[in-house]
This record gives sequence, C-alpha cells and structure tokens, in this order.
Amino acid sequence: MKSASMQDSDSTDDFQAQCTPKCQLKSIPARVEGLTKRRQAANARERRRMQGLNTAFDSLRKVVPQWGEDKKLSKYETLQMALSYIMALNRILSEEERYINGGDWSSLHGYDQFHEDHCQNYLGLGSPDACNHFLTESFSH
DNA sequence: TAGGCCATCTGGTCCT
DNA sequence: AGGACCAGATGGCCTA
Repeated sequence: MKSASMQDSDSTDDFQAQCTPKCQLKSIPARVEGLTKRRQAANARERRRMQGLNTAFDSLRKVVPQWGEDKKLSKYETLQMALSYIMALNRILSEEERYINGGDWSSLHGYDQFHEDHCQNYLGLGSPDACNHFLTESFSH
C-alpha cells in the first residue's frame, strides 16, 4: 500500500547512508526480509486484537435489546444501545428504590425514557408502532 | 451507483 | 526491544 512503500524506502535510505555498496548488496535483502517478518507478525497481532474486539462486540450484542432476529446491530449502534439500555435499567432501579421507600409504581419512567431516547435519538425511529414493538421485545425477558 | 459498514494493513506512540 | 493500542488509508461487500 501507499504508506507502506513510503516507510520501506525511508528505512532503506537510512541504511544506505551507513553502509558500503558491498555491504548493501549483501544485507538489504536480509534487512527487508526482517522488516517484512516483523510487519507480518505485527499484522497478525493486530488481526487477533481486532478479532478479540469483535468477539466482545458479539457478546455485547447478545445481552442488549435487538431489533428482530435478522438485523445485526452495527458496532456504533451496539454501543449506543448498550448505553441507553444501561441508563434505562439504572432509572428503573432507582425508581424501584423510591417505590420501596413509600413511592408509587405509577411514576416508573425508566422504560418510557429508554423508549424515547433510543427510538428517537439513536435509531431514528419516529413511528409509535415501531417503538412499541421494540419496547415489547426489549423488556419482555 | 453511492454510501455505509467492515476487515486489514500500516506507521506512530506509549508502556513494560 | 517488543507488544499493545490507536487512527488513517484502502478495498471489498452489501443494500437502497
């Protein structure tokens, strides 16, 4: 790729400045090979790291409410969904505490707030039917 | 076909 | 020195 070739030529220039022509002929292929091997090892590590990240995203998708069975949430959507879901659960917990301390379930708004936040801000779903279906699916378990 | 999403490569930076 | 993490670039695939 573009940046790779730039970097390779830069390091080759540095090397040529410190080495005789004979030395260069002998060692450049070995040096390039060494660089290539290190690069490939770094690429493999990066691939593993990103695969680990994707595994984590998959785990998150499993515990977060999801639209239907077919539509896989994107990474961005997964993070936004997790955020609003956690916030909604927090609200429910704090309102439950209020109820236990003499409050009233009619003031339970966490569920509604999650509905409003997520449908409108994150998924851009303005339709009441779509949002109601989402609510039913999300909190039925 | 344009736009969104993703995987991969890469170089730079920080940490151990 | 080597590994982890990050962000930019690039190309492939899919969908409206």
